[in-house]
Amino acid sequence: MEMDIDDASQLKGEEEKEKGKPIVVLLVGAPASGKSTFCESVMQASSRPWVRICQDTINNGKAGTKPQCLKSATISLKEGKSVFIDRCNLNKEQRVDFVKLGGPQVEVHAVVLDLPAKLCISRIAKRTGHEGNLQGGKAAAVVNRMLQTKELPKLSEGFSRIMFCQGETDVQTALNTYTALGPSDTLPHGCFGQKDPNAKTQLGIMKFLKRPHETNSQDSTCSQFTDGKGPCSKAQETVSSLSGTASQKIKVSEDPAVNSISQNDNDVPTLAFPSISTADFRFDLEKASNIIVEKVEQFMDKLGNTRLVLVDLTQRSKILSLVRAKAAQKNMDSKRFFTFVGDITQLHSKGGLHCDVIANAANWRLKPGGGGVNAAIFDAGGPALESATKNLAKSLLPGNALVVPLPSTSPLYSREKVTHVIHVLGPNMNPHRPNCLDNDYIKGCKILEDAYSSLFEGFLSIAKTKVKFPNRSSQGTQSELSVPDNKTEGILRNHFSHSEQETENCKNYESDRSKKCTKSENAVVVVGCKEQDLVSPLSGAASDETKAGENPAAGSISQHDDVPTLAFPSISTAGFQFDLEKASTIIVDKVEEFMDKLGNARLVLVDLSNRSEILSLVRAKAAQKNIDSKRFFTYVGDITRLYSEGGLRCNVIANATNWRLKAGGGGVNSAIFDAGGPDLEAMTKNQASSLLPGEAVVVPLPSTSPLYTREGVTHVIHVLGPNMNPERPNCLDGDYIKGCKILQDAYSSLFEKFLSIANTQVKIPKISGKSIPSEPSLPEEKIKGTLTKSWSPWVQALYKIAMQPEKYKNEVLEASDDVVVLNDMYPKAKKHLLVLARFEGLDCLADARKEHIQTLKTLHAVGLKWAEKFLHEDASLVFRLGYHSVPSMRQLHLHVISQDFESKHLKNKKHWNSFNTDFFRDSLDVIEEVNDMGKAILEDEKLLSLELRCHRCRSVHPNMPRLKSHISNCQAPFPAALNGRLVLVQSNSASDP
DNA sequence: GTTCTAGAAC
DNA sequence: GTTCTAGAAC
Repeated sequence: MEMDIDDASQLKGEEEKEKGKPIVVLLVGAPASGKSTFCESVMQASSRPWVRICQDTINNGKAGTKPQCLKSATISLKEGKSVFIDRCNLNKEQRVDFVKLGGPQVEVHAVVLDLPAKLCISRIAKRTGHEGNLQGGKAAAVVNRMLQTKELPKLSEGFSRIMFCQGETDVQTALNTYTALGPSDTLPHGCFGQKDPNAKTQLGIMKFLKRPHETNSQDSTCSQFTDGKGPCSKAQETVSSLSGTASQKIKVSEDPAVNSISQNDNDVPTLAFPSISTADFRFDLEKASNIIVEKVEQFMDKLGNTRLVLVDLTQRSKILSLVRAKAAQKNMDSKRFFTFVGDITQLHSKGGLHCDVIANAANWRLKPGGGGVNAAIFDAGGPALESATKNLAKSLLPGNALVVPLPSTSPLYSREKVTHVIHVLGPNMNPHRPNCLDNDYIKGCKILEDAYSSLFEGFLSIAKTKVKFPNRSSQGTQSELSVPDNKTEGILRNHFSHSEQETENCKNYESDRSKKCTKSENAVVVVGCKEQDLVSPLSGAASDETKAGENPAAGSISQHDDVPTLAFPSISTAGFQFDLEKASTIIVDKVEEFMDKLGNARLVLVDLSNRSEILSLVRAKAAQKNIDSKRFFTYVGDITRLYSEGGLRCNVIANATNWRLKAGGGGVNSAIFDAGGPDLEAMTKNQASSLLPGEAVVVPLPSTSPLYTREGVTHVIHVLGPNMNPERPNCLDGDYIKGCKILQDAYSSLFEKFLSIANTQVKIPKISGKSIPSEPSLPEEKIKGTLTKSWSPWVQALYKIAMQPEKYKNEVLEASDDVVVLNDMYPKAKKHLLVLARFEGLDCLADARKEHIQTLKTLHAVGLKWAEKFLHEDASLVFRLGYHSVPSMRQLHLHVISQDFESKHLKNKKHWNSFNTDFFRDSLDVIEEVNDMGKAILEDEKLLSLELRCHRCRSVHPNMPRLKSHISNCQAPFPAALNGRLVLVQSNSASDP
């Protein structure tokens, strides 16, 4: 069936007819579904005059009424402005008056932000000060209630156009659509993006997938579809038809969470492909992006409901942005072609994007290795892919593609549900690689075009066979297919050999159109749903669209979370095999029990996988009990990298440990001991040598532990739960009466210990009157003020030590009323100490004034004492004492550093120059300057990027390794400029004759 | 193909 | 402050 529609001429007519018509766009969505953000994003970039009418603020910044909104809208429309109606508009009644704003001169559109409730709730829970003023734990209840009465808008209400957005990708599409809408442009009428069960599918090969029953839950969208003006209306209809009602039902009842890739589309044949030739082969990105977009466009019509996805590893991928921009310009259907940031070998498992075919940017020998995508795909595909490839061809010419069906033994098949890999060889522009085209872009472009053509044709040939022609045997099908070439023919045969199941399913479609089919579709969607059931937006699929849309989700874990937070794994459910159902009940009960005592502290249940069953169970139960999701929530991520990878700051983490409190044994315990380093192990040993089931022990983390420096974790609480695993010691042998008791005890101990930490931690904004006498009162305002904001934990590390050295006994070498001495955590030389001033408010050298002169002198004296101590141990050392002009860490600290600079931590130019240019201010000079001029001379950070010069002979070196190798040998005397500033054992002139 | 840097993210 | 990694330099 042809998809060609002469849209150009139709649009033209439309434009002339409706030039300059203002539009009313009703945003439809729950609180925090992104309505305001949507409007603002469009308005920021649009050339059309827009007015956003927000009921939450229309009344001089306060919430107003519907009539106010209507009035304001009418005025704006008269002025020729288009209008966003930014209120929930969730049911027909709420919308009807706004629809009436429409008329012959005004079109009314709806943009439906039909995002998972969970996402909205988590956004609300995290945000403060939003106009809507719906915050905190009530959010869940409110949103859920609102969504229960949700009625999706229909064209029959009077809208001329409706866009349904059920994921970030959809939102981005809508954003692009409205942003690109110039003052005199118009948009095609009809429904877009809806996963409508009634949508009639009639195009080509897709006819067999037509929904068997028509439930009539929506009216007439489909007929309007066929009247739709744009080409995309048809296309979208086709796409969406695959997974209709089932997903909708689930959406309403189970709120599948964050999901930037519309999961409804995940049954659709999809090709994920890397940009060909632009990495190692160094093809010009601009040209490559043009070719990609053109080729995709050319194939668009033949694709049916299949999808093409350009994949790259990083958000910053230039080729992705170029392609996105160009595709948007061409108004390409972003449902059938989009970009995706992620690992092409883990799209399903990590990204939640199901692609049954992936392309490989191969080399001409079709061999693994070589880095990049090729190495990754061969790695992931395993030997099975290698041999399957070898069986089909030994080499590939530039511009060609080879379709390889994946044996079901390949991990890519089992884990990622990839059925085929298509190797593609593009042109090479890299002189260091074979067959370089030597910048001949005429040839190069031709070859790259051919490469994409071959790739897409190969994919189509697969897609066609996948859209099972149900009532035919595989043999029959084969003979009827137009097979592109011999290779593919062989491949197709292979494909059928491992897809009997699929063929079977197709028969169901054809022969049994009633319940069986529905059921199986439901099942499919449920599975997809679970996998996607991410907890928080943070862990969502790494779709770049997320970013582009300036999506509030990304920040939904609040940045200003100085709140005491305990992250804990589910105890006993992993290695100890405790029943998940029971465990989840206990967790929720215990959390509930402690909720009142928590103050503003938070508890976070953490698990590694999106698919974590315990997380979903706990989430469901916590939601049922309406537990404040601000103070208790679940999180998907590595508990040892919550801050560095997830941006979630947890000052305390729990460890599901073993009774010996020993490292190892896999799972969380191994990970935490690993991450904590030897310090954690040593500290743990100090606290206890073993643990009984149901008990917990608190281990304060030395500031030398990476968990402390990198993650800001101050305490680890080891917890031992009951063991139900017969292969582990002390198995309870299925005795869940005992087991539950112990598990309850374990959580009680855990939470109690956490509370005791939280209560003594300085950070708790103290509830009035309740002071904690033993603590020095730290100026919270100061922390909150100039230096912290949302800075990383390490910035504060020295300050904390200076203020409470007794808490850091393990690392403090010396402490007095005035100073604290400790080893630099990352010494840049054999000996490298820091002498901290214990002077409140002296954050850095810039703060030093006359009144600090005594402090400066004390720092110097103490530094000198330590340098001399070291000189006693090693007379060959030479020391300098001084300050960084602009330090990276808060609290004035004097560096005492030996001039060997022999250290693995000395890694880059900045490190070097911070000690070996004028950026490093010698302590004696500083004292003199402050004394004479009232402050110290500070040098600019520009000095840090100077060339690398030997500090002795002043020779220049091209890079750090060379410099380091040079200084390890350089024996030149120190420059005269350092006279009087070096601390060293006087050369033995005294004993000289 | 590897080494190294610089910039971003944390 | 470190870590990570793309891209430059070699």
